[in-house]
Amino acid sequence: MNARIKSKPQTDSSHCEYCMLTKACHQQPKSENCKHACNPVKQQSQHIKRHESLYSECNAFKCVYAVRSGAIKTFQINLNGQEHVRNFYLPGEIVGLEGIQSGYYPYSAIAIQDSVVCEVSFEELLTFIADEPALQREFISSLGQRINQGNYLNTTTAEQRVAAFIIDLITRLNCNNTQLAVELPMSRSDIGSFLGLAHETVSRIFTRFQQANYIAVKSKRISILNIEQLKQITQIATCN
Amino acid sequence: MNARIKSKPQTDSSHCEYCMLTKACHQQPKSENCKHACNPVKQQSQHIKRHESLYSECNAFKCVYAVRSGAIKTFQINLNGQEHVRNFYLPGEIVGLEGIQSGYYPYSAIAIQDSVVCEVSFEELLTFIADEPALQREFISSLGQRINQGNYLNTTTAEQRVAAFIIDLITRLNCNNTQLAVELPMSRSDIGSFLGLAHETVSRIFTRFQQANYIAVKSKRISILNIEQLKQITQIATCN
DNA sequence: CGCAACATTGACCTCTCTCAACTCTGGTGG
DNA sequence: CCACCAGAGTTGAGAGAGGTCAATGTTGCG
Repeated sequence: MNARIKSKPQTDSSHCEYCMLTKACHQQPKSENCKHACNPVKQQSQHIKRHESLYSECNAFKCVYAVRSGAIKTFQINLNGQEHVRNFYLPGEIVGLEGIQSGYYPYSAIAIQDSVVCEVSFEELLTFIADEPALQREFISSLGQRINQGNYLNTTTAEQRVAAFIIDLITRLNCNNTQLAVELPMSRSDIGSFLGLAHETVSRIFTRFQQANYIAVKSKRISILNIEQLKQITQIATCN
Repeated sequence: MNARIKSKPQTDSSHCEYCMLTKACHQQPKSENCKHACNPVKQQSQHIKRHESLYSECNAFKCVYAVRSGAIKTFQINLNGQEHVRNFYLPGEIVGLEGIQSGYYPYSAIAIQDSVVCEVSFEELLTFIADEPALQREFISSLGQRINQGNYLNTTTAEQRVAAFIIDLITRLNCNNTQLAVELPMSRSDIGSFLGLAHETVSRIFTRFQQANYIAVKSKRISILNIEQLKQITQIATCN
């Protein structure tokens, strides 16, 4: 049940603008330095149907995947056979970086919506950026961002985690857009598993936030009505 | 109450072996590429007393700090004025990388034991490794490691989190050593704050694990007696 | 020696999980 | 087009895990 990726030409470049690899993608390769005549980052993008796998836990780490549209989740199967969601990846983000250090993917990755991704060989990416300090810096900066991701998971209460999750997700899905409404790509169960909560708790807190007029929810559609109040609940102070 | 770092010569190079910057530290600078005649990584190490600060939340990000001995914690003060511990840094690890992306430190860092650290200008580090693909790769790999750190924080039960924390800490404090006993550098309150638990809960679970003969605890001294059982509790499956 | 910080333990209460019933939604086939 | 079904989501009731508060013990430092 492993990666079964269909390659189709894809011209939609929405979200490429916010992709961490966008500069590398548009860089002309220097033939002297790069083994390949072509830019290894600028790949034909691939269409993945919902529930299809990108890679599986314990597979050798070879590629990272830039999400162009749709959404990917990573997860582990724990000793009880239950799925434990580790992260979500949205358009403009890169899946697979968790494998850099160990040389294998510690989690499995599957599409939770029909998605389009660009597969990039990690070795070729490193070689390609080695002689380009600007690209190096860009890549290191994007790794730096990942270090801080999900830093709200060690909060005490379920409300704190759900509030922080909503803000995080809306921010990431809107890429600098100020609009405060999105279509959630994942189920309540996925959210619960990611946050360490029962899916019923997620549902109840959504209802509670809605009754308090902090958010509006209709199935997967969610909009923030009172972001200040949500931030208050997360308790997280930000630098001016 | 900011960084007040005393510079004293320091010759103890214990743990340098496991430092992520060790190769960069011992690299001869190429005068043509490096503005500075000297290696910016190979700094005089600095002594920091317990409770002294390395940097504060919202300060401009300029340096990272390699911990040579002792221990550092990072934390935020939340909207209620309570301290929220974000991470611990042990000998061989690097503090400050959380600031890469935003350009400021999102958390404050203080020593929780008398410590010795090497302060490294991040700009100079990047310049220094730019022409050394091997060092680049080393640094990127160490960032990759950080991405996976603390991935046990989104577990449901307190026992899972505490068990995973104990295993994580003993692994990191022993650097490849097989010995299963260490001196905890942080208080029960710090552990609780880091794991999203009350310090009483941490204490109770330590007692419970001790009664079950999984660990032995005497104040800060902790040893693992039954690591298989602890791993079982964490529920985390590892790739053979 | 005495104080302050840290740690442990108990009692009680609240939050969240579990289990179960029910509703809603979208997809499939007749 | 509608009926049916499976998966997703909501809601309620009861139980258990973990938080809070308080008392007491322990450790280390001036």
